[in-house]
Amino acid sequence: MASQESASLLKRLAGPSSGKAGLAKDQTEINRIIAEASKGSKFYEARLLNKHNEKRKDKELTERINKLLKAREEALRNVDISKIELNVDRIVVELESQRDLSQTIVHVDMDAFYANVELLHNPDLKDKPFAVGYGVLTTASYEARKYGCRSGMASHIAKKLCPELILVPNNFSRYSEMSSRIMDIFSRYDPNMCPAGADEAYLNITEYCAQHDISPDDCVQEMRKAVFDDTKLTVSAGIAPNKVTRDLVKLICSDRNKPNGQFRLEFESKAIFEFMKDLSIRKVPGIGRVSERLLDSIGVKTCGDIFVQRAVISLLDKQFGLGLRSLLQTGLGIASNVVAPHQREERKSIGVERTFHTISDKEKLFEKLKEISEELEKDMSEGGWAGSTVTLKYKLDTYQVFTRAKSSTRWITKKEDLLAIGKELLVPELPLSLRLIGLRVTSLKDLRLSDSVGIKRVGAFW
DNA sequence: AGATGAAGGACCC
DNA sequence: GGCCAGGGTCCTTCACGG
Repeated sequence: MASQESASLLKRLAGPSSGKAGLAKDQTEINRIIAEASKGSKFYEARLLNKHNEKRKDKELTERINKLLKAREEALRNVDISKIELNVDRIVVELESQRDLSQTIVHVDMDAFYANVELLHNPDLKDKPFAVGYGVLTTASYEARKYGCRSGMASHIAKKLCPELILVPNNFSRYSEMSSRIMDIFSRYDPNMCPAGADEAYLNITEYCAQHDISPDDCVQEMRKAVFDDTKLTVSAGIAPNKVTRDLVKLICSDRNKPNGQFRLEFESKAIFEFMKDLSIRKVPGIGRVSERLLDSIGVKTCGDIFVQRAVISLLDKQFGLGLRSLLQTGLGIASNVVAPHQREERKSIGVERTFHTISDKEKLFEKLKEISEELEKDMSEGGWAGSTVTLKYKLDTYQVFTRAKSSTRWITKKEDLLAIGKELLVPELPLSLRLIGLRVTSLKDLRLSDSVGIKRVGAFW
């Protein structure tokens, strides 16, 4: 039991960068270097000091799993499994009958976007291992990926993996400028296209293909060429009857990490199911480390396992937050095929946060808060937003994060107000040694809208 | 009893 | 040389005024 516990704690400490596929360097070698480099880092030390918290979280998860297993045992007693499976199968039939294969949905994803934009500005970087970002990598060039460097990885660890790694600072204005150029091109193929971040988008090209009497494959080929001709940036794409995640696109169309390609999923239930079957459950959007372990505990590792364990999932439906139907849809590869642009009124919050070298001095912390208030005021006025709740976020030098919020009856827009409320929230907490401060405003009001109440729309992915 | 606010987390790009 | 970001969304749990 004790060793099991520590194994799971290790897994937690290993962080998100483990378990991904490697390339030129052997993965076990990469893991070794990462583990070794992590040991010396402040982050790791802080987490060790912070073991209490880590252990607590880990224990809670373990408890949740034990509870789940117990509930399963309980539920499985005196129950006719095949009968339950039959019930689930009825749902499957129903879901299957509702499957809509009439739309052609494309997921486009710029290849190593930030890195390639930087490359355009500095051709010297060509064929060199480089990465964008400082503290953590935002993107790694393909050359750098061969050494195991990935986005989200701490830069000092990346340096260990690849000592020649060149680090380039983020140039967000560059990326967003390039992004809108690319999105404009996508819009020609679907005016209702939905951007998903700066470097990817969902499109419904059904109309376009019909009007231009062109096959989806050719259409996407043409679109990718249009982007390349205009920007010299390459884009990968996945074509399916409904939305498919970037992970899937990468997985299928790219033989692992080969960019600049496209792939069309066979528009046929059986083929889609075959494809989903061996896919790790972790690739499903919304399933992160925690849910992965929860599912793993009842024997669900792949999307196909959802069906193997359908009786148990059905019995435990409530306890587990993930919902039987949506899991079945996942397993069947059924997702939404509605592509619509984001609505302004869907915006829920706006915030700014900054990391810095640890500060304990009160006045210096106020100074940071002031800078953040100014940035936030700028973002809010540019976006045309006011808000009534202000949330202060701070991270200790031990990496523990806290938030403190205050709602007001007025609409906040000005930096003076932001600063005042920020201070008000921060002062009772002092003294503190902080490495991050942030402010976020919620309960927004759209200043560009007269004062109508927007119609809410739901944008479920699956 | 159900809303609502606050705090903490999981997840995503 | 740099030493684990910063923009979000959504969900759960707890407490409490009217």
